[in-house]
Amino acid sequence: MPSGKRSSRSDENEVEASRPLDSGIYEGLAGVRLAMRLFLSFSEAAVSEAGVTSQQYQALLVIKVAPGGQIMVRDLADQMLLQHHGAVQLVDRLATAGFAVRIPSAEDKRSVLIGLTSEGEELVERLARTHLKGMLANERLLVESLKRLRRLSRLG
Amino acid sequence: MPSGKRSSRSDENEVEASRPLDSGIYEGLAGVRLAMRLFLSFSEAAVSEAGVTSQQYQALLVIKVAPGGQIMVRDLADQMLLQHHGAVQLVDRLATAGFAVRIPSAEDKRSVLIGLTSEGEELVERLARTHLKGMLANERLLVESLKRLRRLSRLG
DNA sequence: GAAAATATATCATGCCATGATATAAATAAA
DNA sequence: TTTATTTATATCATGGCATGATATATTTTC
Repeated sequence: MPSGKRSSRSDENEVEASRPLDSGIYEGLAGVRLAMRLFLSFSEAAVSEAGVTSQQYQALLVIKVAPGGQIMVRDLADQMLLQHHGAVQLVDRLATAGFAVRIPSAEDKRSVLIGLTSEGEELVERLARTHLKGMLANERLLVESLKRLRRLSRLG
Repeated sequence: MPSGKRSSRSDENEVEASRPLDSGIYEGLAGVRLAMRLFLSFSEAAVSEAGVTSQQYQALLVIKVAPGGQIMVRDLADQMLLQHHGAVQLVDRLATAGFAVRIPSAEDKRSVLIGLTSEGEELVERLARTHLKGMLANERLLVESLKRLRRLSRLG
């Protein structure tokens, strides 16, 4: 891990295009991604054991948190940074699995509200319960790798 | 965002199975995932513009960082938390795209070393350069959501 | 030399995510 | 009111991602 302050009076937060990158940058960038995967790995294991994927679990969480426990496909997509049709398919799979249901909206006949079935409710609660501690086990590493990245960016 | 300290003399770090979960937990769990997606979203955009996916870029980073700039499929898989055959396919796609090459190992005839082509080298350097600042823009949010999760876990 | 472990690879399968496109309903404009 | 636009949902085709099951060749161990 080479460090050593540079003479750099230059831009501070700028990465110069000419100078070769500090090799620590590559390690930092790779490290953050690894840390994120590690952070999520506990979750993925727990979740897949329960028969859903990470994305599906996140969708269940978003639905659970939505006001009234129901959410439009459009809003689900927004809150998961998906395209609408990505969310459609996600809901398809959740509905097929019996964790979510489509409820046609009365007010706006275009809209469909997504809600949790009792199985969905039960699942998301059970998973949330067992999740916290397991995920936090790798949280420190993630925070550290983020800090490291920030430090590297200051070096330019 | 309900908070309000509980009377909890109980376990501190334990989530009781009986009491309904603080609804903030669901929001915290959903929030971390959203923050991670946001954190990566800059990267995904930059990367896909360059014609590779997030995973492929990460693989390029891992190869770049490996001693000698070469890595065995097995080790690539380990460092990306993949199965070997997942890594095989990833390398297939990188090789097809012209960013990586397979080099049969001389010592161990079972092994194949993966290296970057000059296009791969050029790509990973260019991406790394433009990445840091963009990703760090959402870093604060991610760290905050992690802290929040930790706080919630202490509430039990 | 036989058995076990290691390294890579292929096949089939299913989820994830996008682009392109379509349909129906609500809203705005003419 | 008719037309045009926007909004919400959905389908189809495509390709990357990731796993389980399985196969082959090489190395190592006994």
